[in-house]
Amino acid sequence: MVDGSRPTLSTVAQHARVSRQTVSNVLNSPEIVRPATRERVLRAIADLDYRPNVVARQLRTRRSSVLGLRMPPASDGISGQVLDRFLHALTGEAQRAGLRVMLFTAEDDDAEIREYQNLRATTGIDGFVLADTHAGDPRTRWLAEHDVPFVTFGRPWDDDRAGTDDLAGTDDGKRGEVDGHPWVDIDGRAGTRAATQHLLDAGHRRIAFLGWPEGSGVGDDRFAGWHATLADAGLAGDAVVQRTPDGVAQGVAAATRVLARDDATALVCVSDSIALGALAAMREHAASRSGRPSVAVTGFDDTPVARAVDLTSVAQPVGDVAARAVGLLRAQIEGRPEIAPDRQVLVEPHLVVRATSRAVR
Amino acid sequence: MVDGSRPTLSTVAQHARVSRQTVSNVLNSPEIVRPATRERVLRAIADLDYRPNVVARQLRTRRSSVLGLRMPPASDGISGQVLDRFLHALTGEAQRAGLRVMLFTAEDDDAEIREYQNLRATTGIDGFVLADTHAGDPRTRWLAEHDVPFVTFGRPWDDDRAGTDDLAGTDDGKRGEVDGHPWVDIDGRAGTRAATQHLLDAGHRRIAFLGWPEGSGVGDDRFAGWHATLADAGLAGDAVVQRTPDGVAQGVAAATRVLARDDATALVCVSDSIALGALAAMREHAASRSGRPSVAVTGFDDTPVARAVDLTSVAQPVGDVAARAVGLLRAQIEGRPEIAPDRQVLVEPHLVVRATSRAVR
DNA sequence: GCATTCGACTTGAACGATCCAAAAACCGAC
DNA sequence: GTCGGTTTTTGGATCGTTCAAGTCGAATGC
Repeated sequence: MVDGSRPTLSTVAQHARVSRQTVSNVLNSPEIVRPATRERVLRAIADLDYRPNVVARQLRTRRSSVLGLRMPPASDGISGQVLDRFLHALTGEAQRAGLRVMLFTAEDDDAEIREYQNLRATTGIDGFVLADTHAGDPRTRWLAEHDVPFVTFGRPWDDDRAGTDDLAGTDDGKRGEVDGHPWVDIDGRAGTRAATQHLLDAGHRRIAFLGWPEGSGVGDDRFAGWHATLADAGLAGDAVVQRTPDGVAQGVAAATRVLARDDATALVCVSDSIALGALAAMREHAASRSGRPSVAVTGFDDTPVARAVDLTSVAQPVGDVAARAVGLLRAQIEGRPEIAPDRQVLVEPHLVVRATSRAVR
Repeated sequence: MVDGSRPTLSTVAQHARVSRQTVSNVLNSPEIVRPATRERVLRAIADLDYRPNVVARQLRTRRSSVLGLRMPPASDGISGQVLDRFLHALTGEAQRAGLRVMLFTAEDDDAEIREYQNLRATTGIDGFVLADTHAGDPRTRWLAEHDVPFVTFGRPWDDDRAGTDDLAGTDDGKRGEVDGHPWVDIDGRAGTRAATQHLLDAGHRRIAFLGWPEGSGVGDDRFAGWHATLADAGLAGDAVVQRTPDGVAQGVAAATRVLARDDATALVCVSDSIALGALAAMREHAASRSGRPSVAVTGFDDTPVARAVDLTSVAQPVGDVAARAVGLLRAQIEGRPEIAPDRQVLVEPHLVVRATSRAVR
């Protein structure tokens, strides 16, 4: 330790009066070495503060125990925050499983695929986590074709599914390749269902939806939860929907349109950004027509903004998602499918009730 | 490429009818190899799509070209967002410089130091980026003592400085070790100075400050900028300060106290969280005493929340910070101090003017 | 003309682990 | 005491690169 150079397997072997291989066995398959010898080796390891050089190991075994993750290009939006929380959780879960997370960037999908090749060829990265899949994603196809272990945070929104109005929709993932690739996702439908049900339970009957334009898998999924819940309650007939791209300003405009019609007592929003806009619109509306009871609002993602403005929102359990993603990757990397129970996992979000949906009516 | 196993130096050497070492030279010091030979080797490299195995290289050279960064434990707050933006920028800048960023987690400072040892001993990480230094930080001392390259995002807030009320304060960093360690930081004083000056220019004369409790280096720095600017304008005498821990609710309370005294037309806030609280308090206040002109507010960090609620805020140029951090690390890793002009860099933030400070008076 | 220097390239030996095959030690059984 | 058979241990080869030393021929110096 003090002499500058770190001890190696041979150092430990000498010290314990055994061979290199025996030391290696103690570390990698302790059960095949006699207890007395094992003890002696372990003591030597402790005495010398030996740590295996993972670089040398990697060179020989061709396993790096490193996962790659692309940093999505500076997501201005509020919702990019979800990815950051996911990254936190992923780092922790990976470390617990003896894996590391390495970051990289890429301009677009093709550049990202080139970077996959690069990272595999040069650093021997074991697998990848994709956190922002979209319809017809070329990356998942490439990874599957080249037998690279990977998991996506997000279902494969196949072209044949996105854009259709299948409100009922089945829950078993569509199969892109044989049996589909492993993924973990959050059940957006269940999230908006919980929000809508919460509002119904609070007595609301005219519950509008502020969503994104049709065609985005995530948006359609969240829409479906709201719609199905109202349908179950027999209220689907006069349900109001406003669609707009994501953003606070867009949320203001969409909410204003709904409020102008004066036929909603609650708003289920597809994102916190839009919900934030809705809150601002409501303040405007209340200012111009004082005396009206306020309208309940729910958001989606439970970002810090939601906590800050006391907005009821659907929280994504990114910790669970990260844990399952790591599990799925380990199963592939170690070639043991049996340790990953489900190749495709849908995680239930939960509703965090705050002031904006507790409003007096 | 199709035959499964990737080409190695020897493969390329055979193909180009030279030795391994010559190929290696073409890659690492092209100038010492004759142009004709170089061309031949380069063609072979291209033909075979050869990429050097960085793992083997690392084993030999003991250089990994990987930077370590600890993911700070799930920062609930709005301001944790700054670190995430920094991480984005850092990944990009590092990649541009041929470096990679690897993440890890640790419970506390001691665990982090253990992880430094671990990462150095096992994976041979070249250097570290610390993004959340505090007074009397044991980590910087350990890293310096063990000759590990590192850079901090944040000045060393030495104990002898923090907690004092040196409003004038010198700008050259205090020296912890010999000559101090390399750091990059954002000039919080200049940030609040810009905000305060902006408000002065708009005609405000009674400008209060909502800050954190004394003793935090960052908070005191930002306070100093506001105070100095008012002093320069001869307005320091009746300047109002309210101090509170960070948080939206705390901001509401602090702002309410200021508004109750009715002697401020503008609020400079130490963070976006507190500014957000101030905006909420103002709405309350305006509702109870309608007719009063609104109070201007500025925040700090220019988080997505600020953009969302149209809050004037001081933007931290994390891109610049990341670029300089990478430069400082490269200089240390490659042992060439000359390529890093300044070991300690203070980056100027800039004010983003939005609606909350443009309010009619 | 011979020794010296220099440039361009080659060769063998590391780096520190694991894989592999074979030797050694151990064991009870004949 | 020797013999199979098993368990442990051993030494050499290997992963793909760079380092250090060495070869070879041409150019330089006197």
